[in-house]
Amino acid sequence: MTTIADVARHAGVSVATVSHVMNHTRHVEPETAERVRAAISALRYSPNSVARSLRRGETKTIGLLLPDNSNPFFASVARQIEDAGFVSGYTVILCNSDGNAEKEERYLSVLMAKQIDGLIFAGSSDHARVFARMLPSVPAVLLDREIQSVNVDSVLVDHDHGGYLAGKYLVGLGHRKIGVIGGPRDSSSSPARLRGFVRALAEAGIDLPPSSIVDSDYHFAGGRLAMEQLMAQAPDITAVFACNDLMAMGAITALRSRGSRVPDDMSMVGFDDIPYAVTTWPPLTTIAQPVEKIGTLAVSLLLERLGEPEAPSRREVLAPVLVERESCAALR
Amino acid sequence: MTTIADVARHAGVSVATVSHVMNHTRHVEPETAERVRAAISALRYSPNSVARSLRRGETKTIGLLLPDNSNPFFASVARQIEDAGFVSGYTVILCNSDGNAEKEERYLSVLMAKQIDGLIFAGSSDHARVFARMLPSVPAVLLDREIQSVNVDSVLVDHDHGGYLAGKYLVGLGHRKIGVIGGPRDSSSSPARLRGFVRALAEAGIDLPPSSIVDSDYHFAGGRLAMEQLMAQAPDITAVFACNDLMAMGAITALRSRGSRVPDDMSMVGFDDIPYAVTTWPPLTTIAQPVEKIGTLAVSLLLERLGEPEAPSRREVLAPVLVERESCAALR
DNA sequence: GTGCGACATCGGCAATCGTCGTCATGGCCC
DNA sequence: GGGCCATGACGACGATTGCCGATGTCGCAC
Repeated sequence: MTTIADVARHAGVSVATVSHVMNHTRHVEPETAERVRAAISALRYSPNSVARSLRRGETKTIGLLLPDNSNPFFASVARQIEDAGFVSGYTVILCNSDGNAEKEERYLSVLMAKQIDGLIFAGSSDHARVFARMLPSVPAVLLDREIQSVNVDSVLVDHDHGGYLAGKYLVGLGHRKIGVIGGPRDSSSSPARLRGFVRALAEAGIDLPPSSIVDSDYHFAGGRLAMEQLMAQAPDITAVFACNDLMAMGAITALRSRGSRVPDDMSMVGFDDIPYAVTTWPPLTTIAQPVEKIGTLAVSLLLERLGEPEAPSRREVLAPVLVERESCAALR
Repeated sequence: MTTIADVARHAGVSVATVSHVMNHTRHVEPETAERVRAAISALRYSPNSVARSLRRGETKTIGLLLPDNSNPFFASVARQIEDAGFVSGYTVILCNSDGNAEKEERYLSVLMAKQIDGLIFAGSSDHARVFARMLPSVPAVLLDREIQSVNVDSVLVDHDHGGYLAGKYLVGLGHRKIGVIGGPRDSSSSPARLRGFVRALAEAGIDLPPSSIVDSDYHFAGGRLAMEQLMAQAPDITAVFACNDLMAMGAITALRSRGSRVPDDMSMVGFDDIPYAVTTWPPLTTIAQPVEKIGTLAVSLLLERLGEPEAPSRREVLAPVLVERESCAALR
């Protein structure tokens, strides 16, 4: 590996000068600078970021800790973050915790050891505890989570409002008997979505009996099973709100194999608007999370905090929006 | 930040001793070691990896450069790699190139500067040129690409064989008039898939006229368009081989909106076996790429090369396999 | 039993990795 | 001689590691 000293020797100057022409950090005689640049390209020199980081006390690296990058929602978020980070000169370390608190701690330890400049964290339900232990020695942005703490900003999605939109929409279509497929109770998102949904129904004077709600796990197969259970428990429903798209897709599959047609016999609303919501049949009407916004906003919050570490912590809440496609019909 | 010197002072020993107890790199009196460990935990000390990397000349970091981590195929591969790397103590830097050669070069530069220990690279069609410029100063593993070079191993998928499996299967079902939706001509995978497919048909004495082949772009919308074109050009086909799942899903949508039923009126075979192949209707019969294998194999090849940098370069080729679901039917 | 050298054990000093910022220096002009 | 300019020398940054010194142990010879 060629070092700055090699370049200096080759150009007949001191290492300080080489450093300064690279970083434009003090005036260097144009002619000398040119000689240095020539040496740099002749030797194909590229500064060693590790040494630079040690010296400068910053690594231009951000840690991204999320449950699973192969989940399409997080995949999109990760993509946005990576893109936004790169244009600002940051590089992303990817970590998958599976929502497991212990793994999260392990990852946090290595990220801290690697001296990341900032962290973007979509943690488990236990994230507060995990985080507290590591006492926020890094600037961090939480995705869809909150913690009362300094140095920690949040990007939140208004799940309650999303659920409300879904409820309002189905009610507007004339549905009165509506089922719900819920996500995990211990997630922060699912109960909020449900709450908003119930509120919209309540405003229209519609009750949601316990038998019309089946909890599941945010997965495709879980959605299929839940739908079957729902058909057994509440055979008269005409519409279903699934708390995410994957379960909605599973539910549609269950309906289809029962000979029930979507949207003719049953309307279906999902949540998330994953890319595959358009590739299923019928294309899924769903509540879209503002994925691109989440990623880019997280990065810009983080960068702003890096610039001003002592600023009061911020929480940005993003509004989901209804995307009308073809999985819902008016009650005839 | 607390440093090794703080720990040493706190434990009343030298920094060398602290280092040695941490790394078990020479014998230390148990009692002393205990004191050191106590100091470490009292001060919540964690060694600075940047300094360690500078000294040791290794960063325990691997670069992962791929076109797009939100593509479900790469998402899975990335997940596998991250997992496998982490258990061996490696951390993954994620880079998305969009298959753009210029971006690839930029990423490679920063990865090299960051002194990654190894690289896993799913590059553009131009990857050879890109790579040559960076002259392989890092051990690397190529995914689904090949380069004649030292220090570069490859994990390959036998696309030809996959196409062959698809052809054999459709022929076995009695189909004779078959259409193909191809991927980008300049990809390495699509032509190979097509080649194998044609060979299988040829073995059965079946010809594939140019009008039965429509090239597309590996995307959902592209598949839908291609299917429409195919129906116009070759109205008598009874089966379609789409060179990836996304296009197959698009094609099915196009068929459905024409009132054509899958698999009753048209059989459909995809390629990749993305997770959403099971969530569409009908569940897609497809040629599965061994995704988990790809990721873990890439990591283990890389780690082996790190252990033995001068070993001759290896190429591992993985066989895809037919996954029979419900999108194909025997010709009646 | 005593004295001495060989050897093992344990710990500290200081060099080193590559870069950057501070201080110092030499030359030049007024 | 004072001031300015361009550049050089050098010491961090934090951890690792080769080398050396101090201490202790043991065996052997007298």
